[in-house]
Amino acid sequence: MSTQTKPNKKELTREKNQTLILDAAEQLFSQLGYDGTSMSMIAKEASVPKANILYYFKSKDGLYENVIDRIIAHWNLGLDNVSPDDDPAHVLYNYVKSKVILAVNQPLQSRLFASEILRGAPYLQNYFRANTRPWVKQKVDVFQAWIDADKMDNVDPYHLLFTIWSTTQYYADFQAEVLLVMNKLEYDETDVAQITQSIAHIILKGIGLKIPEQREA
Amino acid sequence: MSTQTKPNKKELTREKNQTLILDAAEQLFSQLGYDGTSMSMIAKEASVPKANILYYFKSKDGLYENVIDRIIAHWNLGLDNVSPDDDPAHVLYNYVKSKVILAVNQPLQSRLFASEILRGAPYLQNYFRANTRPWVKQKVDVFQAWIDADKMDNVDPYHLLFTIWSTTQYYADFQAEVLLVMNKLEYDETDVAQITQSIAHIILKGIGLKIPEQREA
DNA sequence: TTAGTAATTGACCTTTCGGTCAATAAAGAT
DNA sequence: ATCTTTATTGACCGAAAGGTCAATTACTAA
Repeated sequence: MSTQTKPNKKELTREKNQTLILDAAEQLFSQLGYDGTSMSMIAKEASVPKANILYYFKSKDGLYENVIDRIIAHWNLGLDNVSPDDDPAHVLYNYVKSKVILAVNQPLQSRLFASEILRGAPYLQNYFRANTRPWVKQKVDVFQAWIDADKMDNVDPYHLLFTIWSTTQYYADFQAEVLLVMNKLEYDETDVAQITQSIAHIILKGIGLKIPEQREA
Repeated sequence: MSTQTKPNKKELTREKNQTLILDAAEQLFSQLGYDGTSMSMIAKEASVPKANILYYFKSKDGLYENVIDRIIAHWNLGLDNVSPDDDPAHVLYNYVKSKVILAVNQPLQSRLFASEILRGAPYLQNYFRANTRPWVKQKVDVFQAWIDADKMDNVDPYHLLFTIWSTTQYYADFQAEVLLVMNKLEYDETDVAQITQSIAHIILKGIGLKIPEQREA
């Protein structure tokens, strides 16, 4: 919106190239981590001279931050517009389901975040403080309202949220282990339903809720 | 046992130095990852010339493999000697509890494994195939026996195991996120009990079990 | 005492890293 | 047409990476 006044040729090619670079960087950082990825690898993957990357993004750090920022922008944490009046079973079931779908279908971004947090979240600290923490606080308050209204068991809302995050993201971040243990090459169509069903069963029943009727997709 | 016949001075100093190096390497690899750790950093941390490390361990890869092997050797997966005759509630409660204690008190090794699996488990594949997979198979069979005997709900045993692993390890691998979200600097004494309680409540109740009476520690 | 083996380490090698720079090309404004 | 600004890129830089090597030291077995 700031540069909407000039849809020049320059602007267009610049954004095209930046997108090209960011796509390549996202893929490589996700697979190999920050330290495991070099600027020349990104350049080669994006079919762009290395110096051009340094022209658009001032450093490797800058590029990495841009990659993370872009993912965050696309990434809706879900569970929005949830209120104490809602039915916890439906809300949580849908949340689990959407997280499992995300984990199975788009594991790269989840893994990028995971490796970032593993190293102490150097680039995500500020984001967590400014965004995630208040977001979590709000959901936790709703959970607590449900508990107070006897809609569900008295389970610490923070740990309930961590339980949902951990169980669902596990299938993205630790995909290699899951597949090795289950002796599979990749997830198949039935896995999403099977995983969702198992997790939802344990968690919902585990906090005193009933699993909602499932409508055909 | 092969060189037990010669407890020379040489042997002693060799093992002492190897341990020194492995300790330093384990710590650094855990914190910074494989690519983020350099041989000279390890040398400095172990107070040993870099060339000496290359003398004992032929390459960085070799050292890394030795670090992983040593952790695996120390690492008992727990849940051993479990049989269909056991009480699932007690067995699983104790398993969750021991995993939480491990996650909170010794997160470094957990994180080393996590970052290894994140990258596709290049060094752990063989281990998983040879050890973890059969280990899992055995536990899964016991879980299934419990299900068949109506001792617990019919939840896919693999996903039940993944649920236990993910929820407990989360507090080690994603410690940075947990602490940031909860606005803490570190885990305190009450956290282990609180985490154990929350996870055990959800999972045990979630598969139709009762939480065992808790005896004072 | 001495011959032989294992351990130690400073110096050095090649490669690759992130990053700079100057020269050139392309585009927009006048 | 010309001037100014922005993009593009090959060549290059110092630092640090993993690893080698040869010379020296420490130890053991005869």
